[in-house]
Amino acid sequence: MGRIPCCEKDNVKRGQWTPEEDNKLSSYIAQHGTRNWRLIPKNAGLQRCGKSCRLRWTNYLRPDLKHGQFSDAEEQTIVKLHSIVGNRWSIIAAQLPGRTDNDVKNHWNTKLKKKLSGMGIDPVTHKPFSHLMAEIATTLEPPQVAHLAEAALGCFKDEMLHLLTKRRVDFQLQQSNAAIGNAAATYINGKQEEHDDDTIEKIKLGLSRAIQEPDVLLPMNKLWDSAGPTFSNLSGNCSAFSFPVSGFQYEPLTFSNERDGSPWNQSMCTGSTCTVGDRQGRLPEKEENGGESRAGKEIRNEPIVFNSDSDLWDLPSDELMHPIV
DNA sequence: AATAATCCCAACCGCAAGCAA
DNA sequence: GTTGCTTGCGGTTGGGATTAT
Repeated sequence: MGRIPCCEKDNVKRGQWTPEEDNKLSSYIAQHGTRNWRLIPKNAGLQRCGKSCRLRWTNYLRPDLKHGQFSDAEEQTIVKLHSIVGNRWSIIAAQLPGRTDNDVKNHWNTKLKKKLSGMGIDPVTHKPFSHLMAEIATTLEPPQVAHLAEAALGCFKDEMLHLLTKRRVDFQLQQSNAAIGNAAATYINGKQEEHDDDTIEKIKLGLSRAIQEPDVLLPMNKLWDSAGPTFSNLSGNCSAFSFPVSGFQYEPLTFSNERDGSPWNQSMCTGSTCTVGDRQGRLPEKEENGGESRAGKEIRNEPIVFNSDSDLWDLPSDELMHPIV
């Protein structure tokens, strides 16, 4: 009954690929193409399973791949798209020529998430931590606030711990940006360092007050006043603030299906980390499908609908490799 | 210099979609 | 409509490289 496994586990090699294996795979694909991955390792004389070959090719060997560092423009694109589609790496990667979903995912997890956290922005909702705290504090009765704030902090704990325990967050500018000498560069190179410790202390204070004195705590954006950038329009739905760091304007986007402005309807916390949608990172389903519908099924094939009339979405459509609207 | 801690990324795993028989 | 195979995707992990102590 069960499916035949994609490969005989006993006879396949695993782990790092050797240059010889790379050569075999590349030359075979150059000659025969990538049809039927199951047969490729056998025909190419590789003791690998087809899946492993496919991954090696798509993530590393493909000649059109870029292997260098991500540029500021690429990072900006990732952040913007992530604020809309969440962890749908293939969609994001499709807008970045030469980058794979694995590249994008790794870069997000290792760099961009921390970068946003370091800027005081929740990488899941793309809203400032302070705003999320403010929403919690202002929408609930005081007795409930402390508990919910604590829960929120649990969701953010990885990012916050990183922020609070790091002596400094790496905001190094690329040399090109340093040459531009814009306001962000000034802030990052100069004030950032001298305010790091001060800022961390203020955040610590604010967070402890969030729990202990929920009704007097917010808005916490005051914390940022002395540290350089300030969030604007925090009293509204937080849809507009600009935060120039490391050469990119951070302009958070909203989900087109955002209903009530609550961060909770677009992020779900699972344990110590938050994901958008379900645990697989898929967007929440619009309605029950009944029975065993797989969460991603409809979602994956639906065209992604952006707020085309929203000024939040400012990636010119002609810059998109595969316009999604 | 040695060791520990952390970072980073390639590779793996398992689920789900699409398709053909 | 069902079954089984291939492909695509996102989450997770292992281990080498780098940094801190």
